[in-house]
Amino acid sequence: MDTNNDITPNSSTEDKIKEAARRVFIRKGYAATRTRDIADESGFNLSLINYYFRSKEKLFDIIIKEHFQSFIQSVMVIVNNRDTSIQQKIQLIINNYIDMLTKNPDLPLFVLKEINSDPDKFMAMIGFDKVNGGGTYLAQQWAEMAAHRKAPPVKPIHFLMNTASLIIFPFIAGPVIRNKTGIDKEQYNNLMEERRKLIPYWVSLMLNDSYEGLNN
Amino acid sequence: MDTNNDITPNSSTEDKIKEAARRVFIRKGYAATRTRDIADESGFNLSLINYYFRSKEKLFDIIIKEHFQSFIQSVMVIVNNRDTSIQQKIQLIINNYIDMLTKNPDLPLFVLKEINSDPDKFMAMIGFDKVNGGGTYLAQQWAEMAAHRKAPPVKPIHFLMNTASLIIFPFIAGPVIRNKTGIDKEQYNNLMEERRKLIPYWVSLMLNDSYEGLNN
DNA sequence: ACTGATTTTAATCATTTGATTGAATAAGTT
DNA sequence: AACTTATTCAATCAAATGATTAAAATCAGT
Repeated sequence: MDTNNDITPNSSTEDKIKEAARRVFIRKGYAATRTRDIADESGFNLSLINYYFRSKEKLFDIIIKEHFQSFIQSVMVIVNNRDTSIQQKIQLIINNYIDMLTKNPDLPLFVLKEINSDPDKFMAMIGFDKVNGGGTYLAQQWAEMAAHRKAPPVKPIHFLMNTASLIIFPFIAGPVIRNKTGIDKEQYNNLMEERRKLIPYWVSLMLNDSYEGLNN
Repeated sequence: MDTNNDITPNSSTEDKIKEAARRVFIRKGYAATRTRDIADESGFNLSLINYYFRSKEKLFDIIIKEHFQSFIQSVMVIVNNRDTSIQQKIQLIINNYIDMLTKNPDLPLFVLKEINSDPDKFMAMIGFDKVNGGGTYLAQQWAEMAAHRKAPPVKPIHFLMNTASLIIFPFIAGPVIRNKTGIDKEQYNNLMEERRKLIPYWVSLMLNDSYEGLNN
C-alpha cells in the first residue's frame, strides 16, 4: 500500500505511453521530441501523458531510469563474476553490448548526446554515478595480471577506450557507413555479428604485443 | 556585381553572428538551439540573425557547409597524394583528425546526431555525398596491396570501421570517461596526443596479423 | 440500475519561439 | 544640406508547444 508499485491494477495504457515515449525520445532526443509526438506514437490523447506523468521531463526521467537499470546491472554481474577469466569477461561484455545495440541501434548516440548536455545529471539519472569500476572483481583481476607481466608502455585506459570504441562506434556510425557503402540493415547486422569474435581477438593483439615496433 | 560575394563591405557583424551560431549549434544541436541563444551569444539583437540570414535553418545550412568544406578537402588531398604510402596516409589522416577534434571536441557527436536525423539531407549539405572513397588513390593503393599478399579472413570494411572508431570515439565519449576517471581536459588531450602514434601501430597490428588464432 | 472512482477526451491556456515590421541610427552620395 | 542605402533595434505577430481544465466515457462494486 505504501511501496507504491503495482498500485495500478491494469497499467496497460501507462505502459503503452512509456513504450511510445521511449521510442520517440531515443530516436529523436529529448529536445527534438514533442509531447504530441509521444501522444501520436502511443495512439492516446495528449493530456494522457500529463495525467499519468506530471510532465515531459518526469516522463523522460522515469523511462531512462528504467531502461538502463537492467543493462548496467547485467554488466555488473559479468565484471564481478569470480568464475570467469578476463578474456571470458571481455567476450561476455561484448556479447552483451552487441545484443543490446543490435536491438537498440539509436541508443549510444542518444545516451552520449544527453550526457553531453549535462554529464552529472544524466549519469545520476541512469544510476551510473554509483558504479565504481575500480571496485569490481575485473579490476582486481586486471591489477593481478599487470603485476605478473611486463606492462606494455601504454596506459591501461587506452585499452578500455579501444574496446569501447570498437564495440560502440560502428553502431553510432551505422547510418553514415550504410549510406556511403549501400550496405543494408541486415548485412550491417551481420558485420556486427562478425565483430563478436573479432573484437576480443583485436583487443588481445593490442594487449599482448611487445610494442617494440613503437619508436621514434 | 553578380558573383554575389564581397558585396558586403563590412561583414564584421555578419561574421560574428555566424561564429556565435556555429558555437551554439555545435554545442547544443539544431533542435535544442534557440535563435535567441544565438542572439545572446553574438551580443546582437534577435532580428539581426533574420536580417542577414533568412531563417534559423538557412543560417544552419550556411554555417555547416562552410565548416566542413575545408576539412573534407584536406582529407581528399591526403588520400589522393601519389607520393605517400598507405602507412603515411593513415598517419596523416589521423593527425588531421586529432588536430581538428582537439579544437572541436563537440563536433563528432553533433555531426552524427544530425546525420542520424536525416542522413541524405545532412550528407548532401556538407558535400559528403559527392565524395567517392572508392575513386581515391588510397583505394587504388589498397587494392594493389591486397592483391600482393594473402588477404586476412576479415572484410576490409572492418579495418575502416576500426580506424575511425579508435580515432573518433574517444572524443565522443570524453565527457563520460572524464566524469568517471576524474581526468581533466588537459590530461585528456594528452591521451589523445599519445594516440597519434598508437592508433597507426594498432591498426597495423590488426592489418598484418595472420589471424591464425581466430578459430572455433 | 445506481453510485463513485478512474480513465479518456476536446477545448483551452500560457509560454516559448521563429519570424516580421517599422522606426532609429549611421554612413555614404550628390 | 538633402537624399539614399545599409545596419540595428524594440515591439509585435503567429505558430508551436507544454500544460491544465472540465466534461464525457468507462469501469468496479453494490
